[in-house]
Amino acid sequence: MRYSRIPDETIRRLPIYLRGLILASEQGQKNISSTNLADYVGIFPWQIRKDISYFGDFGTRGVGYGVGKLIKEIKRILKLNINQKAALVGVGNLGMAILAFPGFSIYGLDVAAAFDVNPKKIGRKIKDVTIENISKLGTIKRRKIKLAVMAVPRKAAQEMTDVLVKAGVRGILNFSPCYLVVPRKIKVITIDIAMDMASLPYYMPAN
Amino acid sequence: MRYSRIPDETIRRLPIYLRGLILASEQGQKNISSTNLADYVGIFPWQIRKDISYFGDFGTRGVGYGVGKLIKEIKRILKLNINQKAALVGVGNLGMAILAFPGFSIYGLDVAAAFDVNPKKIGRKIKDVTIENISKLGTIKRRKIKLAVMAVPRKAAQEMTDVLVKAGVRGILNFSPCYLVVPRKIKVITIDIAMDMASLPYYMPAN
DNA sequence: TAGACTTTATGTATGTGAACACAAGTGACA
DNA sequence: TGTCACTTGTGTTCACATACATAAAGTCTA
Repeated sequence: MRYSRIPDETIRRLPIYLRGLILASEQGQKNISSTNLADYVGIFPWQIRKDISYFGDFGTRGVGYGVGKLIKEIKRILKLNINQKAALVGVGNLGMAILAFPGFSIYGLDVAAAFDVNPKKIGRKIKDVTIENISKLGTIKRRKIKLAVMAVPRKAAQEMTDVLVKAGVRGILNFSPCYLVVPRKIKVITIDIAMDMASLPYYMPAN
Repeated sequence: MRYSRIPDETIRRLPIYLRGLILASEQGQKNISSTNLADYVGIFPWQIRKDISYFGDFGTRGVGYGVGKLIKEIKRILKLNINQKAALVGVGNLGMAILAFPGFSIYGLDVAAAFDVNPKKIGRKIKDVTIENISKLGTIKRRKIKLAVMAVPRKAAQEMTDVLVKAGVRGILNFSPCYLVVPRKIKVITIDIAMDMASLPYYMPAN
């Protein structure tokens, strides 16, 4: 059956499934049942099945899902089958960690450029990426970079965002602790480390 | 009116409001209306009002909310009025960035200890925190540390989690790209940077 | 091939949260 | 003191997401 609308929550979970599937694949698993995948990802089996069924009948009754096939399908759905290039803006402590982080590749993501204001940093090379002057941000358009990671101080965040949008970026992963105003078509995901942590104490029992 | 149950989504948004309120406060604002706060946080005014009203009548009709008062109330609700100490496990690139990050204090959070396996790192001091041998993790119990930030490689994550739980930790902010199994009473928030980024391309219009 | 067992796919019921509309309270000012 | 503009607090409606139950389809063994 085909559904008319895909729930946002389903899209949010797809990368989680992908992560679990890749893990299973690394362990040599060829097939995986929803119950088995549930152990990897901490999501109930019926939820997994429902989510996957929105996009087609990828499983085999009595057997489960083909790990390789499902990875391929989810990547296609998330548009990760083609390599997606991203620009890093702000190479401070966090930016440096992001540049050094090896985990992007399994999602077909590639931090292909990095920008900073600090003249001392410009020219330095980290993992095949040379840090460029932030005034060159406009060049990402012709380099076909449509994703950006923002790791700049809060006061510079909105300004840099405007520059990125003008340079044709379509999606921004924002580590600055603030809300960013962007045109409706641009997708922003904000990760505020301290803020995320701030909700933990509420859930901790009294004593 | 008092409500029997507070929606999880409301709790998730409280730190966002807090962030916006502190920003408004820094700019010298004494009172703020829900519409005004909405501009700071990107959440609709009625949602803000509803969320706040779950906890009491903190606003004044015709005027808005007292910025200072609301900050105080939200901190109390989130148990951030008392200083919360956290332990960092894993001082790699990301861990280092977290240690250097100044943004925890506004939430009353304090990264008070750091642990690593690498002997070369042990003893180094970063911002008042001396990196300790990971074998000393058990000491956090008597140091009254109930929060942890995990920034270790995936393969070590579950093992370290078990150690943390045994050491009495109640909440974990996990940066390792995997699902962690913990007792029901322990709250885990996982931030998988690459995974979060992986959902961006889906939302980007074709070209 | 029959029958027991496994696992997916999906219609439906239930639960939860967002959006809305508006009554009621407040302040400013003529 | 009366009126008007403003803003909160909240009951209600609507939309969305989860949980469940089960039919359908496959595997395995004798």
